[in-house]
Amino acid sequence: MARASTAAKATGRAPAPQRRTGAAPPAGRQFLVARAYTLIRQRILDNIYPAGHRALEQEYADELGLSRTPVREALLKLAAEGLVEVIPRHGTRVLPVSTDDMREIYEMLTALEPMAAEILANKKLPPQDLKPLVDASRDMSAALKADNLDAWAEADERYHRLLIALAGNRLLAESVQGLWDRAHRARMVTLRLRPKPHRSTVEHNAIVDAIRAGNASEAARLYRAHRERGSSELLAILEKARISAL
Amino acid sequence: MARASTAAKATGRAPAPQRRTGAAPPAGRQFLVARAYTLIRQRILDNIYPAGHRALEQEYADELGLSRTPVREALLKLAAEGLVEVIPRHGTRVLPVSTDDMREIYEMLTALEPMAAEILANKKLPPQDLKPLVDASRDMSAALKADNLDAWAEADERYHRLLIALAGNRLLAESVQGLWDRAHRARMVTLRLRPKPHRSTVEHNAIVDAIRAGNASEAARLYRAHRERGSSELLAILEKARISAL
DNA sequence: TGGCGATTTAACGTATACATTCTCGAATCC
DNA sequence: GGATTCGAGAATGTATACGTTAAATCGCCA
Repeated sequence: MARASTAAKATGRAPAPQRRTGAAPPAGRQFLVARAYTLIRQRILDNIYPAGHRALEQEYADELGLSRTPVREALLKLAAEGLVEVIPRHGTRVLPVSTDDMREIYEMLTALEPMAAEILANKKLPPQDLKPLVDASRDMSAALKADNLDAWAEADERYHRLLIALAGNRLLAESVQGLWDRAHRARMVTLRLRPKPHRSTVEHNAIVDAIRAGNASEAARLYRAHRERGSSELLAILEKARISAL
Repeated sequence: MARASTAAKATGRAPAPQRRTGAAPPAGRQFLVARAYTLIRQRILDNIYPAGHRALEQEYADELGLSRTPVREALLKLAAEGLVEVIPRHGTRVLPVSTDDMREIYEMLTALEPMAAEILANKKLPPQDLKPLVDASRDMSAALKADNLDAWAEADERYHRLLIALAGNRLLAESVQGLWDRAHRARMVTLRLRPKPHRSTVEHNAIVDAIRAGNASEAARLYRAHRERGSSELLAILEKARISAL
């Protein structure tokens, strides 16, 4: 996950033939767009490229050791997902997520995730299919007990991703995943600015119970309440900390 | 909207300099991606490029009189929106929309549009701001009376677009618009395979009334019922007509 | 001294060139 | 006669070249 970052330090674009001839690492070819996309995206989510970070197409290209073409395609994709912005003459900018953006994102999630829970409850899957969901809930409790916020966040994210995936609507899953990506940095920041998320953990269990019981409307209602509470808490924290964008 | 289609008939890629020198219509430059995107998208929605239609990047390029680069970018964008599919060695294919896709799309819309109605109702906008919505409703009734299905479809689409726009969540608006685009062809087909949409028209009015009254939960409930009925009707029609993909 | 305009520069959008890889077909061998 | 392998052709992914545009800077004039 972390290779390819060392090469091409000198921005001077050395005329030395480094690509095809000899140094091509594994058999790497034509995954260059994917490589650029994955790497840049990961660095944005990890805040290595923080909000507001600016860079030219050529700079990314030099950094990754490839030409502008695949980098450009990757950046366009990231722009379509709302992670970066392309400013015609000033390079690409990692988009800050404003509180207003967060509101929009959470409004979307408040609509979509309860729908997923509802669909899932109606499917009345056998309990073993819901096991990963229960596991995720359990891991959240454990992480909280161990006071490990990172582990908690991981399990939380896994829980939501699983729930969406189990609902069996790929379109919905992709949309929600994209929204989570956008909100990722804000969640990471607020995670340590708020009281321990005991309540979230409890609510997750209740949602699973409703799903297991096949009670669709209850699952949707609980999830919606969960999402609305989370949303208003997060926005309140950002407001209080006078963070207007991340 | 319909220019630029006549040029470049000969696929032989004449070396004659036709772009920069002389013939560039207005001041046209660097909108080539936008032109390619808009044109191809429109032709897909209008069923000029029907589902399953295949073409190479170069073919689109010749057809539009530009190089592969902007065409490629446009196609990637369309692929991201789910309108086309890029098959590595066989060119680009206009994606058919299966009944399963329609189900996914309508599940999304069933979640998102009622949310928009709810938000809008809570905003308690002054009546004049809701006027365009009322107009659209009126136009639907008029079109129905005049037995003009195309006009009805246009007003219907306008109604939904307005409602989403008024809710003031750009993310939501874009998502919904993308979903409508995907479902467009299916709607156009079923429009003539089903009884006159009297009921839809009535329901639209009821939704506007609830919004005007500031009754958010009622607006959401009505919209959801509207969407669910529309969805099941459409799917039933496709099923009955044994149309598995469009 | 400050504002406005022209020139320079550089970034991007587009075009084109190149090489890799996949497909399809034909020829040969079993 | 059938199957397998090798080769020719083509389409894409990537690299690079080019021209336009706009930002920025410098100089000139008021």
